[in-house]
Amino acid sequence: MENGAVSESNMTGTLVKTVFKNVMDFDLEDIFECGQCFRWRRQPDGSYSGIVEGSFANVSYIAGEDSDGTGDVKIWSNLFASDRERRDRYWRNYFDLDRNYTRIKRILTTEDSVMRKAVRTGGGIRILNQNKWETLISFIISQNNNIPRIQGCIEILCREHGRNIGLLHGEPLYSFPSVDRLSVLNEDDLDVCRLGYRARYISQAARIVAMDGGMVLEDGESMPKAALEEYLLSLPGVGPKVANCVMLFSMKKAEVFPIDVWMRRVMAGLYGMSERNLSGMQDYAKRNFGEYGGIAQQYLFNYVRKLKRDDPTTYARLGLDSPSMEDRDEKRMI
DNA sequence: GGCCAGGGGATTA
DNA sequence: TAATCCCATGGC
Repeated sequence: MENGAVSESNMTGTLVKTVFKNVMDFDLEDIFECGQCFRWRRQPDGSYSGIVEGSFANVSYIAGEDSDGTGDVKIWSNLFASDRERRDRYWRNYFDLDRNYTRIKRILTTEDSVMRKAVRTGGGIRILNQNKWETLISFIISQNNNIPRIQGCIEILCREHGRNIGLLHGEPLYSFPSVDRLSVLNEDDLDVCRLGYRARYISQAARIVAMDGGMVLEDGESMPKAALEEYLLSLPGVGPKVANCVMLFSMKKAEVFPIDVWMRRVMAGLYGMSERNLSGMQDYAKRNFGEYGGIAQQYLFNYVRKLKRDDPTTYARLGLDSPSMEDRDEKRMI
């Protein structure tokens, strides 16, 4: 983002620049459009803008001139604007900059030709460490839903119940609504968000989270995975898939392997598994992807979604079209 | 106009 | 345990 554009058109407070130099395995499109987050938007200059922890932020990546695969991450934001150390620490963690993705990709792609293609497609993915509450509600909304509509629902939710945090190019910006705010709403207060049957889940989950002031949720990172999972699954609207996404995208549980309809297709079409055998898929992921199950999952998820969009012929030829090969075989026999 | 979307919950068998 | 149905909503 240009300096002038920032100072000219924002009422979001003083934006401060944070730079991380010589960052590898980092691609903004891979990171922000692989389905792990819903409030970042691509800008005309190729940067991405979003709202994080109630603050506006804009991120750009400038590849190094010697084309050695490194580049500089540049962040304009007013988050922790007066505390450089805290700001650096926050963004370094948010973008998972202390993890060696080169090494992880090498491990995952050895002896896995599917993963090699996936990493070739989205090798710049980084697992974001996002706000836990926002991630929980966002992925409750995500169930049996599609990504554009999820984004739309979340934006309405923020507009209706978030805090107005300023203007950008004349458009108002809103924070993600707090636990306290959502916990006092009736379900019909959420009607305008077009959440469907998920409105009840959100309203109920918010009340439960609010009972302890969000303490358990906020402590999720330091909790053992089993206890954390048990807590998340106790929340209405949270099943295994949503719980895994929350643990992966906001609580640093990199080993979890969320399985949705896309991953079922991948595991059935590309790894030869039965589409209905979810526990078998979990076993496969544990054995073959180990502590990096969640990162592997994001490479694969991103790969098949882009393949369907950009090369539907190959997508169909690989047997990824639903219904699965297995279902087609059954229909043939009828 | 039926199918699909980053599923979960309740009921059934 | 595993299968099945239903749950709102909107794009196609």
